Amino acid sequence: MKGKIFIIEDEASIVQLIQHNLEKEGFVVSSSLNGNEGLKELKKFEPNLLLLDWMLPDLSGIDICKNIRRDINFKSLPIIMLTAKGEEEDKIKGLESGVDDYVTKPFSFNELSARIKAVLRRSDPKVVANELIFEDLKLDRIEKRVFRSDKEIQLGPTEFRLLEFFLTNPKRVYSRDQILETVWPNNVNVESRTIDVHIRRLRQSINIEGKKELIRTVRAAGYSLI
Amino acid sequence: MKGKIFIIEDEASIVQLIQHNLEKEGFVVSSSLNGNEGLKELKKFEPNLLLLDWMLPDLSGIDICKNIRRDINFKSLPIIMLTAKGEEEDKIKGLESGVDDYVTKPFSFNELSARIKAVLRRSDPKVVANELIFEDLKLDRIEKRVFRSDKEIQLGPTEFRLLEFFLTNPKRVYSRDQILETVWPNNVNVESRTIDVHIRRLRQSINIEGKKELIRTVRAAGYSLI
DNA sequence: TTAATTTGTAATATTTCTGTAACATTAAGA
DNA sequence: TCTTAATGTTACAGAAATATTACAAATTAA
Repeated sequence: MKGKIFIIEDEASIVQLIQHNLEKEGFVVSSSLNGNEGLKELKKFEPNLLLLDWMLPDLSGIDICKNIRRDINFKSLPIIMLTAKGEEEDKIKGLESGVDDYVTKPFSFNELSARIKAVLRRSDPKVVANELIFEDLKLDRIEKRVFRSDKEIQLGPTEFRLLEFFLTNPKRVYSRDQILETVWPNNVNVESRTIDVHIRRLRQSINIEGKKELIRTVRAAGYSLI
Repeated sequence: MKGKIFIIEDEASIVQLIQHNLEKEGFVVSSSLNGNEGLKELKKFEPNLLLLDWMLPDLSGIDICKNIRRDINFKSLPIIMLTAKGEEEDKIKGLESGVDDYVTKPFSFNELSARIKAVLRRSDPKVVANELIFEDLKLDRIEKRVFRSDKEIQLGPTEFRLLEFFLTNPKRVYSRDQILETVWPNNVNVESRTIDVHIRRLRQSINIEGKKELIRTVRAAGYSLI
């Protein structure tokens, strides 16, 4: 992940929170606490995406949006709006004024991160990886194919999502609960032991003769991609 | 994550929500529903961080803050204030009175969690660090791996937690009771001599040929990481 | 509709971990 | 040196966690 993200938001603590986490994900981040300043800095910074607070002390989010859309160099800069709860109606206006998505405060960072990637995948696929690669394992999100050492592997939908999940954070250990939350659609209730079975199926599929095991069991903790 | 967090907040449902989630993240959590009680319990509990409601039935958040800042042992205890929306002006006062950060209700748990980690990262990095390092010993919390002199070491779950515990405070001697309280899940009853056995197992695992012993026995007191 | 694939669960097998008791050794003071 | 309390060490049975298998229900493809 090598994209650049600019943040215009007046609450310093929110900026700090987002900036830190995005940087941890590999984005290059810069920010400004007010609109006018922000516009200038942004144009110097040339981000791949802008996170824009709706309510700013000097300029409104809409004004900034319009300004950006008027600038030939930033006509198609993806913008995600940060709105406070209760500004629902405004959201529509926001989308009309050329915003790509919006997130309502308070939001979790994971939610924001997912939105950012979704927007980037549409607007600027180069910035977001469509191919996830780990060692000799390759997963193509667009074509929905998986290869181990260039040999294609057939996976069921659930195993595919499971592997995709592991590939987004190799080496990191995930608990069964975390896996459930992320890999399974919300509001389904699945026994946590069920994951063991899917892990087994995934292992069986991606293991090929002579190559090493790729999924590690960490007792009392969960599983990880090696 | 083995840090200790104390909560003073009168809304039981909020306490429950926070406590449950923080425990899921590995924090040890204790709480009180009112100010005066809370102050006493807090000082026994010795948390790494305090979550403090702004509006309490008996004492105000500010009063508690001041009390804490007056106590030499808690002068630098990080405090995050929980404020209701619309108390914005108060926030300033809060920060002046020695609060490290504040979160406005309603907040998402993820937001709170990020703030907590941000504050701890500043004030007490060992509590939230991903890698704990002491001499040639390295423990990775995310990957759940342990290395001695770059050689990976396999540990059982209990030995892992035990080592993690020692690594957050090297050189400090812990009694068997302290170890039990922190390393073992609450409400389990384990013989105190059981710890000796785990210490032995841990020693055996992390000792490698030609390298020095890392766990020190302090007769009549307990154990420490050198 | 039928056939094929995928899913979740329960039952069973296997592996690994834990706590304890019993015995051995060590340190420190009388 | 002897005594005693504290710690070290070992072995083992039961517990707990994970692996594996089989199967029926659900979903999808043909």
